[in-house]
This record gives sequence, structure tokens and C-alpha cells, in this order.
Amino acid sequence: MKKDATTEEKIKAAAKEVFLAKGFAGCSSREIAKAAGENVALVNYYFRSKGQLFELIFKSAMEDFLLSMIHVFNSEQSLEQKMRIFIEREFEFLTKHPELPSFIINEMNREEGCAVGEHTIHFEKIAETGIFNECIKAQQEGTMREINLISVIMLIMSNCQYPTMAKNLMKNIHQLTDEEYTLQLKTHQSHVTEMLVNYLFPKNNSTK
Amino acid sequence: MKKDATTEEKIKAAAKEVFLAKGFAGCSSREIAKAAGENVALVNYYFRSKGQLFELIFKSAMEDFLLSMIHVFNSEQSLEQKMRIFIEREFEFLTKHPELPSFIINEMNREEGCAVGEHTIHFEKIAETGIFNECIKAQQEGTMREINLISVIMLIMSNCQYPTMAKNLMKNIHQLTDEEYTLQLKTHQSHVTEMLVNYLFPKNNSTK
DNA sequence: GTCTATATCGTGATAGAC
DNA sequence: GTCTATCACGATATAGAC
Repeated sequence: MKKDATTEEKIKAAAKEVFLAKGFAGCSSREIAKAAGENVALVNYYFRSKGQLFELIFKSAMEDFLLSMIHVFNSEQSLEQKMRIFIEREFEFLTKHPELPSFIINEMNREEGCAVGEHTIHFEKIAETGIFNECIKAQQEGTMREINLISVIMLIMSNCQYPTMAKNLMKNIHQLTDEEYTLQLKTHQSHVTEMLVNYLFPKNNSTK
Repeated sequence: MKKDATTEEKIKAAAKEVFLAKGFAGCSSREIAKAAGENVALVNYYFRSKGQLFELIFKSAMEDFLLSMIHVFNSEQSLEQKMRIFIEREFEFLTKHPELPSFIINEMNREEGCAVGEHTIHFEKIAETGIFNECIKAQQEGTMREINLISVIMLIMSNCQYPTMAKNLMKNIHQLTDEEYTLQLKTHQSHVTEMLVNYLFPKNNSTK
């Protein structure tokens, strides 16, 4: 931890924590100020309004969210291997930031629309890694299933993100403790990996 | 539509709509009253408080959520066929109630805990259909992969629910229109079905 | 930059007339 | 049962002292 964060940084960090946990509507400026060990006036002094502070946090969260994908894709490995590593990284990342997917999805679903904008920019950075071209090439060569890339992304996101998002729901439904769920998540991860790899890179015959 | 709903019913229906769309923290009693064409006093007259009204709605939503699974399981068909039908029904159901999963997951993640309680009751009803025993038997016979049933449920929920939850996110990331996303969802559904069935009921050799 | 005090508004909930 | 009026409170935001 930074031993001497500025007031601005402290508020920003507190805001990130509180917004991610409770969403825009679920918390107040005072709560954020308190979490930062400051008072409300300072929140508005530095960020003008709750809304503007939120926009800032949301954009940075969206960046975390999208950039968490990008690094693996630059490595020099087979597509299947990249996929395995990617899934592993995603689970690891989501264990550290379990609130992130819900936060993004919820705030994107708010009518007011929040800070929706050109997140395409970051997404294009992923395209730049060449991963999409690599997939298309693999599909032409027959090593990868014929499937549009949006579906590929959706399959990965569904299977990696949902389990962390639904933690409390699953714990309640199945009456699990925290430790039991963590274990469950670990074995689930290996199922997800095998299932996705098997489906996307079929080994035997019939690709279609 | 009921041509002559009572005031109580009107408020309940409005509350369901508003709560599902915006969550507990995201709306006010007045907003619900307005949506019902009534005033705030009546909301509290019939339901005493916003919180109690919410509990009511949440429980009924949870019921919808869990019971949406139950019917298929009573039919007389092969396990694989049941799975296919179940996934189809889930997608169908979620198209009609796209806010439901997000709503449940969010409110379960709220610290205050909302109306968390014995949803196990409904879940046990699923167990009563015998589907779990059927799975265990199939696993012993080798027609179904060795996998714990919590993971099976999580795989299904992830792949069916996430795509509708993340609609706005995916639309934004991939710059899709509503119509394009609906199409995408349709082809995605068939991938999900094939992927899950292939994984859970492997046809060839090595189950493990 | 930081704080206290305050203005203004919207909220949940109720009292009381009809 | 239904409405208006109202209360007490907490919210966002700002003004002004230091």
C-alpha cells in the first residue's frame, strides 16, 4: 500500500471499493467520504459530483475488465494453449476482483446509461494482438470449430464470470460454506477449461 | 391482462416490474406507486413498507427462477434429451424475463441480505423430480461424465443466463443492434446446447 | 486544501380527512 | 380504501471560514 496517498487518491480508492460493492444507486457520497476517512465536501471538491466520480470509476473498471484479457494474447503459443492460459488467468483475475463483472453488467443495464461510451477502443486493442486473425486462420485450417468470434467470447465470459458473480446465490441454493464454494470453484474451473477446449478445438473427426 | 385488477394487485405488479428493472436501491416507493397509477400512501397501506414489499417480490421472483427449471424434469425422456429441452426452455424463459437472473444475483449480493431464506425448499422440489438420482445412475452406467451435480447446474446456468444478463454489455462492446444481438443469441444457443451435451454425455471413448 | 454549516431537494412513512 | 398534507431524515451540493 502507498504509505502516503494524497486525499484525492484516497477518495478515488474508497469510491472504487464502495461503488464496486454497492453500485451507483446503492451508496451515498457520505459513505464514500467516510470510507476514505474524509468528509463529503472534499469528495465534491475533487470530483465535482457523485456522478462524475462514478464515471471516472466506471471507466477505470471497464479498462481493468477489458485489459485483463489482453496480455496472454501476445505470447507465442498454440491457440489451444493460449485459450487454456487465458481461462486460467481469467479465473485468477476474477478471484481477486469478484465484483467487477456484476458491476459492469449492472451499470450497463441502468437506463441512465452511466458512462457508456467508446469502450470499443480497448476492445480494438485486443483485435490488434492478432488473436482474431489467428482464430480465423485456424478455422480455415480446420483446427478450430466454425463459430463466430462473438460466440467464442461469450462462451468464455459466461463460464468464467458467472461462477464468481453467482457465488452467494449458489452458496444459498446449495447450502455451501465459503470454503466449500472455493473448492467447488476450483474443480469447476477445470471442467470449464476442458469443455471449452474440447468444443472449440475438436480433436477427432466432424468439426461441424 | 386482468381487466379489473385490485389496487393491491396493481401495486404488486408495478413493484415487480420496477424492482426487477432497477433493484431495491435503484427506485423509490413513489416511483412504484406512480407506475401503478396510485399514490405512495397506498403502497404503505397494503405492504407496510418498501422493504416488506420488496421481500414479497423477491420471493416470488426467486420462485419463478427456480420453478422455471422444474417442469421438464418430470417428462419421460432420455437424460440427454431432457438436457436439450431444458436448455431450450431456459433460453425461452430468459428471453421473456431477461432481468430475472441479474436481479436475483444482485440482491443476493447486497450486504443487507434482503429476503434470503429457505429457497432450498424449492430446490428440493427439483430433487424430488428424481433428476439427480437419474444423473447419478447415468454416471454409474458411464453414459454421463463423472462430474458433481453442482458443477452441472453451474455450467447450465452460466451458459444460459449470462448471455441475457450481459446483453447491453455485449451490444456495446461489439457494436450490435438489438436485432443483431437477438440473432447472435439464437446461434449462441445452439452452440451452448451442443457444447454442454457433448461434454456431459460424451459419445466416443474416454469419459474421464 | 480542508472543514463546518447550510440550502435544497427527495425519500420512507404516517396522520387524519373523506 | 383512498387521498392530501406533513414529518423526520438523509441525500447532493455549495458557501464561506480558516
